[in-house]
Formats: sequence, structure tokens, C-alpha cells
Amino acid sequence: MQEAYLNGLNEKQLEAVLHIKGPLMIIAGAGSGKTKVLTTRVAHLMHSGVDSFNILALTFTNKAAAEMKERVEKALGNTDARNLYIGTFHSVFARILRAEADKLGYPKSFTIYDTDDSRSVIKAVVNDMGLDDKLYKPNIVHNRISSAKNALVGPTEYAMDTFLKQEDARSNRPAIAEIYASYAARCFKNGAMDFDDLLFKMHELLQNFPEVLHKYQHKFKYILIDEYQDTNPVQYQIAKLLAAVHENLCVVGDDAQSIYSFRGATIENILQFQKDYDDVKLVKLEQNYRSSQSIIGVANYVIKNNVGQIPKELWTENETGDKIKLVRTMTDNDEGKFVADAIQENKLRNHFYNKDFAILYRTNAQSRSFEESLRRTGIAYKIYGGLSFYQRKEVKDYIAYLRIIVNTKDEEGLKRIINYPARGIGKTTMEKCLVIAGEQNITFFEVLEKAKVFGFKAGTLTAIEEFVTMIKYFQNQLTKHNAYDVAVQVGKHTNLVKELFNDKSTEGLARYENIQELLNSIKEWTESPSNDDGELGDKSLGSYLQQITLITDADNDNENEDTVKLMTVHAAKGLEFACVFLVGLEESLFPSGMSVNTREELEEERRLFYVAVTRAKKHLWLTYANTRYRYGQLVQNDPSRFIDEMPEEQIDKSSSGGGAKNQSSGWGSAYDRMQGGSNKSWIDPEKNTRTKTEGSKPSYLPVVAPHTLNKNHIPSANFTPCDPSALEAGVKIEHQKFGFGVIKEIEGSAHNPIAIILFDKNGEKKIMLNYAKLSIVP
DNA sequence: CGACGGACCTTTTTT
DNA sequence: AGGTCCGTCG
Repeated sequence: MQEAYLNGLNEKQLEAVLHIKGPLMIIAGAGSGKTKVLTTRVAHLMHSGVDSFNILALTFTNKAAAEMKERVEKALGNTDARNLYIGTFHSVFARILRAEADKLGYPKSFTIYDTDDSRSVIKAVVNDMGLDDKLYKPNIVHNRISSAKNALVGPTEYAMDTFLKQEDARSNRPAIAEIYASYAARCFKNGAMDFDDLLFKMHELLQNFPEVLHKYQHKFKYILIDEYQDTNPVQYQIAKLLAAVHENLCVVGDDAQSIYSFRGATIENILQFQKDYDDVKLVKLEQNYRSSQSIIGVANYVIKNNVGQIPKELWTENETGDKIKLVRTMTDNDEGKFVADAIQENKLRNHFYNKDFAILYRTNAQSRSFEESLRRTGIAYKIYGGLSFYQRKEVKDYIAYLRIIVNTKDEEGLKRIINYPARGIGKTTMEKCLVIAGEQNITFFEVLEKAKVFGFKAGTLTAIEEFVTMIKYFQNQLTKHNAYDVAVQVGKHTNLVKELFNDKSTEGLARYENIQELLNSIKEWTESPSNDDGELGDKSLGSYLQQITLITDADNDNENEDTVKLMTVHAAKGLEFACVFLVGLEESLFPSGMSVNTREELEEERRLFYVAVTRAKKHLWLTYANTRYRYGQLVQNDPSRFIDEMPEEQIDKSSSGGGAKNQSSGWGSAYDRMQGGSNKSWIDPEKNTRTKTEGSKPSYLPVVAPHTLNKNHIPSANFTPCDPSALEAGVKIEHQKFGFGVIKEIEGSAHNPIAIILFDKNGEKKIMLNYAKLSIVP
């Protein structure tokens, strides 16, 4: 006799669900019902007598957590699921750290710094240390520190690590260790943790406080980790510590979908898992329930190019479905038009809704042309990623007030609002305060509190005192009123709301609305009976602030909203759509130009491609453009190598690119390329309009495999890229890919010279000298 | 002290 | 292209 919730599971899925005791690793291919297995397993645990308070499930997005909770509830038919500890690594650990903050010397309501805050602190540190901020760019330094934390390397270990030291010396940034130490000290002084600290400090907590470790080890008797392939060493170590007593650790992942190595994730964790525990139960889920056979076929075929992976093959009983459609357009704008038109057409013909479509790209910057074309076509869309609501300036400023009320040590927050709205505490005063704070080793706010002692001008002093009084007034309110009421008070007393209200420009209106939305969200949170803090029931402003920093755009997804979804491939992980447009499939874009230098990097790009392809249920379009604007400059890229890697017979190349009816897809040039003749035409707009198809017949032209023409050239041993300024007409050159040729002419502007080169084997090409590497042939 | 305008730099991907 | 930072002007 089986329980009802077990119905509908296949043999493998059932095996995974029924395994209760001991370590379990589930390798779950894309669309293999992973979430179903996870949620059913949780339901089964509870049904088997496990107390819901003893289950911890860690996911990577709040959305995944919410979905899991909801589905467990459904499977159980009661509300016990409310007691489950389900959340992202970051939010669960933030909650625990909040409860245990005093042990680490942090205030309970420590501030969580987002990436912008972190960078801003780093910038200040670099400046204070008198280092060159051109060399020590905030995001480079931040990445470095972030990687260290994710690898469990603290400032002290960093300074002692010879390998890291060598790396920094090689990149001419020997002071990173020092910056790291200073940054960490500054964050601590500010009573703040950055994203990585939420993991790093959590580990520290468990490592250094045996009684705390003991407490959580016994609380979390059953632990599940989703998207296991994307965990990094800290996350792994924390999980290992927590699971050490009961060893009921269940991890679910797919090595083929590991796409977060830049965040320190390592596939090693999958291999290590089997080494760390004696009898690991391993279950592979290989049947895909999501996609058509065509889609699965292509995904499998491409991923085979990766050397390192756990052997498995995804299969499906779904119908064969349409072939994958490959479309080439002239420009990025044409790409946008094509996609908008195709969506329009498919909505009519196949009765799809907007929400059945997703446009996936490699980088956020690519969204622009699609936004434009969708808007023009009148198709509702929503962009995910980019600036999150809480990162908008006006929202962040407002929140900065709330941050200061809760944690006056937060220097970053204080800097934002000390003179916003303007109250006569300018840059000079602020810098003076910061210097004093440094000298006296007190916080910025303490300097303000004791301003009298430090000899400010009378006017300035009054302004400071009024500011301090105001903040203290708010703090006082905090004990009497809820988070929402305090937030409203802040808006009133600071004139923030009024100021925005008076700004009647379009942007001003939007800002005002954003603040209203913020206030609404605080209200909603304050009044909701149960929230993410579940058992703690903590409705304080401090608790609110800690969770909003961890909310991302994707979490605000509204299932009922009928909009086309635009997002990066990374953001699309875990999602599925009936129709997917995977766009911008060009070399240096996808795969990213930054990730083609090592086999490992390239394989990750390929996994990313795999993730993108497997999001599609029924229809998949792959598009690329001949030319596009990047950093305001027109560039031309070869089609992505991933296109070459696909099985030709499964690809439908007949779709017309171009977008608008009177647009050419530029196939005339494809003909040229097949002839091995001139290539100049394919970026020549004049020629394009002439080579367009006659009448209403769709342009039906084959796509040329991009590398067949030029992949054979092997650069000479003495190939040394030369300075572009040394080039002029008549010079013989060698190109890394196109081989030998002669410069016919140099055109373009001085800062963006373009050489027209006649290649021996590849015809005439326009080469942008800022990008291409050419070697002069003597 | 703040508003404007011109250099300058950017870009992978995210909690 | 679009945002940020710094210099100049009122």
C-alpha cells in the first residue's frame, strides 16, 4: 500500500523519495522532476514521523524555497510545512546569525551589505590606504575577497598564502591581502556582513562555538540541499558540520548544469560527497518530462563536447516536436524585431500566451533591443535581473535611514543620508567626521553625537545636532511602533516623501511610486501573520531589513502575469517555458569572450548553453546577429561555436531573420561566404537591401557553418600582435584566424580604425583594429 | 555648496 | 550607449 502522494513517481524517483536514513545523492538531469522528488521526499519524511522542525532544506533562490514549501504543504494536506526550515543558504544563515550574533561580536540587527555597499567600502579602504584606485578597482578587489571567503580563506590565511600572494604580485596588486584585512575590519566596525560573510561567518560560528554547533546539529536532523552542483566550499563545509551527527544529508544536483564557478562553486563537491561518507546512496534521474525529443537530442549532443562529466544520458518519452530553429539576422535590432514578430505570430497560430515565451541571453546588457521591439509590437514583457527594486537609488536612500535607526554603526548607510535631503552637512564636514572617527576609533555616528567636542562651525553643529536628535527620535519610536509606522514617520520627518511628491517629472513620479511601493511592502510584511521568520515571529525593522537585502528580482515573479520573460540564462535556471528564444549566439558573447581561455571556462559556457536549451518545452529558437552595438561601438562576431556543435539534421535553418517585413536577413552574403568570395557585403547595409528576397517570399537560405571557412589557419610560431598604429595600406599581415592577407585600406575614425584586408584564403574582410590581433609579415 | 557638462570607463554570469 | 566621476560655473 502506497500513500497517495507517492503516486505518479517513476521507479528512480520513488527510490530517492523512500530513502530516509543516511547520505543520499541524487543526480537529476534537467526536467527530470527534481523538485517533485525533493518535495515528495520532505512530505514522506514528515509522514514517516520526522518532526517538521527537524528538517532543513537549502536552495539557491527564495523562489525555489517558496515553491518547495507550497508543494510540500499540498502533498501533506496540512500546514505542518510551515515549521520547515526552508530557504536560501543566505537567508537561513542570516536568520541563524541574527540569533547568535552576540557570539561573534556583532549587533543582533547587523546590516547586510549588498554588492554596491561592499564595493563602496572597498573604495574607501583603497583610498584611505593611499593606493591607486585605477589598479585596485573595487570590483576586482571585491571578487578577489569574495573568492577568498568562499574558499574559507580569511584575511590572516590570505596574507600567509604564498600562492595567492604570487597571484596578486603577478597582477601587480600586492596589497590585496592588506585591503582584505582592512575591509573585514571595517565591516565589523560597521556592524555589517556582506553576502559572503553570511556563509563565512556561519562557518566560523559553527567551527568556534561547539555548543552552537551541537544545538543546530540536533535541530537539523534531516538536511536537503538543492542545486548541489552550485555549492562552494564554505557551503559544503557548513553542511558537513551540520550533518556530522545524523548524516541524513540529501543532495540533489546535476553536474551538467553547474554554472556558478565564478562564485566559487565547485563540481568537486559532488565527487567529494562520495568520499566523505561511507555508504552514499546514489540515484540518477535521467528521464526528462519537460522537453520534446528534438530539444533533448540537441542538448545531449552539444554537452557531449565536455570532457569532464558524470556519465548519464537524458531521455524522454515526449513527442519529437519541431526542429530547433536557427535564425540569423543582420543586426541586434533585427534580432529584436525577429523575436517580437515570431512571438506575435506564434501567439496567433499556436494559441500561446505571452507568459509561454522567454527570451534568454548571456548578458543583461542584451535586453535593450528586445525591450524596444516588444514595446513597439505591443507585447507585455518583464525583465528579470538588472537592478533589483531595493537597489534603486531612492529606495536605497530611504532604506539607509531605516538601516541607521536599527544599526547606527552602519557607516555606509550614514554616508548616504547624512546630507540627503540637503541639510547643510556637506562633503567637508563628512570627511572631517570620518577622519575624527578614525583617529578616535569611534563610529561615524558617535562623532556626530559628540560633535560639540570636535569644534564644528555653529551652523554645522546645529545641523548635526538636529540630525542626531531626529535619528534618536526614530529609534525611540521603534520600541513603541511597528516597522511600517516608523518607516512612515521617517518619510514625514525627513521630507523625503514630500520632496519626491513635488517632483513632477516622469522620473520623479516613478521615484515617488517606488517609495510608495516600498512602504506598502513594509506594511504587508509587518501585517502578514507568518513570514519567512516563521518560528521566531520577529516583526522588527531589523528583521525586515535583513531579509530584503537578500530578495532578488526573480523572487517577485508573478505566475499569473501574462508577460514575456526576459532574463539571463543564469537567472533562468530551474525555470521552464513552452517557447524559448536563446539569443545572441555569437562568439565572444556566448561563449563569453572572458571565458574562452581555458577548457574549464569553455565547458562552463557549454553547460550554460545546455541549461538554456533545456528550459524549452516545445519550441526553441536560436538567434544570432551579424553585427551589434557593444559599448557604443559596432562590432561583428562570428556565430557561436556552439552552433557548429549541434547536429545539423535536427536544425531548421529556414526561418527568416531580419524582423520587419522590409528587412533583409542578409543572406546574400551567406552565398558570398559559401563561394569563399568577398565578405565585405555582409556589413554593408546598401548591399543588404539589394540582396533581400523578392516579393513576399520568405528568405530561405541555409546557414553556413561559421568556422568551416577559416578554422584551419594555424598562427605561425612567431606570431606577435603588433601595434595597430603601425599598420597602413599595402602592409602584409597575418590574422590569427583568417591567415595571411594584405591591407587594402584603413578607414574608420582614429580611435576606431578599421582595416579592409584581402585575405589569401578568406576573401576581403573588415577588421576592427581595436579588437583583432594582427602580426606584420616581413 | 549644488547644478551642469564633459571626459571616461564599462561588462559576464548572482546571493 | 549609458552611467559615473570630476571639474567648472553660478
